[in-house]
Amino acid sequence: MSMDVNSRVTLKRIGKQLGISVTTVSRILNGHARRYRISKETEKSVVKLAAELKFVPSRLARGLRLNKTTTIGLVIPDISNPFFASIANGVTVEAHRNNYGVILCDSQDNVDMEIESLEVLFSRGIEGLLLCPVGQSCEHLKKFERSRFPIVLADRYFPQITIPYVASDNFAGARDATQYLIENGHRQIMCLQGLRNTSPNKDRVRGYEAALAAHSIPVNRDIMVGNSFNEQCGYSETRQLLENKQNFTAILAFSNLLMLGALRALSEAKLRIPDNLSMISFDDQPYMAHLSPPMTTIAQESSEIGQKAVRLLLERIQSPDKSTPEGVLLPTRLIVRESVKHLN
Amino acid sequence: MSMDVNSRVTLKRIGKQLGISVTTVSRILNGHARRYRISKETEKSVVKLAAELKFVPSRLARGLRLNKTTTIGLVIPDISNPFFASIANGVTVEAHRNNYGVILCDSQDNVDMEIESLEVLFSRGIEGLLLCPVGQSCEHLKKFERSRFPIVLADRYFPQITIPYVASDNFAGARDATQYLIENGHRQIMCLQGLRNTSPNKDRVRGYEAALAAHSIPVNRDIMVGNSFNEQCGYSETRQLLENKQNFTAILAFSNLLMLGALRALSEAKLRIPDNLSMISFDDQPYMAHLSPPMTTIAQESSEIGQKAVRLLLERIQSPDKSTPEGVLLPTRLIVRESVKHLN
DNA sequence: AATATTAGCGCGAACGATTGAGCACGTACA
DNA sequence: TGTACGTGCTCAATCGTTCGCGCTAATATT
Repeated sequence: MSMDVNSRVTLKRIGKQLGISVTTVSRILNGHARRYRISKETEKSVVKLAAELKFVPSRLARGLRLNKTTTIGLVIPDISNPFFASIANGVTVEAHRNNYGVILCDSQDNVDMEIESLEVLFSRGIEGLLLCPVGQSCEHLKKFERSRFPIVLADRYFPQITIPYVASDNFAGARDATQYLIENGHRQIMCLQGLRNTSPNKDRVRGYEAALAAHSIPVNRDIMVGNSFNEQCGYSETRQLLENKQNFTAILAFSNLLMLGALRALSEAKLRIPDNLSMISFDDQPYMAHLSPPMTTIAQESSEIGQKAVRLLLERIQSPDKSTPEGVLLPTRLIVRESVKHLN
Repeated sequence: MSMDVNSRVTLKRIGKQLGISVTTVSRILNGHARRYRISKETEKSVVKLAAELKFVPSRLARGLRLNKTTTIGLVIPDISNPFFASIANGVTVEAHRNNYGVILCDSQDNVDMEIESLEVLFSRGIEGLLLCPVGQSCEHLKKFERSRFPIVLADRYFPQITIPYVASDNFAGARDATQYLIENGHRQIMCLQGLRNTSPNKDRVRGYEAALAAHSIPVNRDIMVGNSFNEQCGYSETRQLLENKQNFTAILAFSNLLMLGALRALSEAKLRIPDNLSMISFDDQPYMAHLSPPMTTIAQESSEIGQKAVRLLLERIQSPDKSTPEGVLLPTRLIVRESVKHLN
């Protein structure tokens, strides 16, 4: 296994031990024995010794020489968010299936960290980049537009630049959720948003408004609140609307964390779902079925987002000139449970 | 940023453009200008040009030369499990704070994948390894006992080999939980276990039995079930005990997934917590407070496990000879909510 | 004037793997 | 006897960085 740095098994060592050159050893171990007419004997002895010593080639050296590291970089805003953890799961599994390694960076929802992460990843010689951008700005991504460097965005994209992406069909998701609420008699639906300028948020707002429009329900900006996908935002915004005695009968939460925050505010206010208020949340997680009450959700195929993104990325790595589809949207699914009350 | 492989900015390029040798450039950019008495002028011009060209040194080349990659490997059984995601979060953040990168491998709860991951990581020249072992076997880890290679285990450890580890005080956690149940009048407590031969499981069983013993309650093996930390196990084991009409008034679930599985079985059986059955689960997550009912849990400091493990690992990397503490146990905390009923 | 010191920088090898070019030997054929 | 070819391997350069050693020229010391 050659874990001990000083005792690394190298081509040189194998060659010396067998009295042949590294060249020959390298060729044999790369399966080029035939092409370079290396004798069966030599080949056998090399293969045998390499196995005995548990030779594993240094990917550093190989990467330096070949400019191929079989490594991709993954930048995620917060790995402890189950949605992103699930994407990361899809990424690592699919990458591994293709013999690629993954270097993980946590940008901590911070553009500067994201930019720094890119630099670090490049210095490590990644062949491609999988980025779940934080989302406020894409200035630092502009250079990838014209570049041939393989990059794929996941979850969020930027309409103003053309970089391939994989995301959920957030428009449809929000539209379906809103539609479902409307069908159940709701007309005043609190729209609990995440970071405003991000594509998931904008698309979901569009979906929300489209559903309202389809039923001729006027948009009420007073109940469209929030500006971050985290729990704190869900809590404070819900609490504020409650204190302001705003009129609404349902909440559409744009993330699982927003939902949890809202739930906290509601339980503090002694309000119960669905009796006093109905709710639908984005992101489905195993626990959603066991909340009080079981939560109706818009499920995203988060693991598939990761997998699909890796596949796109590897395609671009293998043939950088073949044009890749600009964007891929994966379907969302409305999972009906018991958090929506039918208003007569 | 030098992302485009062919257009990489190298020392050579800077040197050529300035008419000086790479050596000098390297020294200046590594802050050794003074030590090697390089003139202020030269230094300035190099720094200026490097900044203009956005020079970022190749960590591949540096790693190859120095045998220092500033990279650690992280192997996790399942990144989509929030407990491990949280550890990973601690790891990436703490590693980044120390200028280290993290290569992530998902062993998918599979020893063979774990072994393969180790090989891949070593071939990438990691300086240290952070492993959340799958846990059934540690044969492949024996070689690290005598080796000077820095390795730290997280979450699980092996009594039969001496490798430093960071884990929760699972004994105390299970003991406290059981004790709390007993104090609330429970004497027949279902022990819903994870993978039997792992240290967390064994320690928790010991804690469970210790609490029973302290109250002179006999151990009932019929209600000590389960052999995997996942949701499916929680579901099927609970369901089976229910069908067998086993006598128990409370469940102690050894993981959040086990708890979710149990919850599913209970709701299928139309049993309600805490009215029909009480429950305590290991792992605290943001959603636990909003379950039906709010779940009493044993919280682990999962992110801190990751952080602490990285700190230990870096210490060992920096001074491989200094003896490190063999094991670190982080405290658990009983978080009382509403899933335990006080019997009469 | 001869020698010592200092400033300022370069040479060349090394890390480990890959690769095109080419060398030495044997055999076969004209 | 000369040459053409096949076999089986080695040489040396390369990727980008680092580092021990040492070089040259200018200034200082005796």
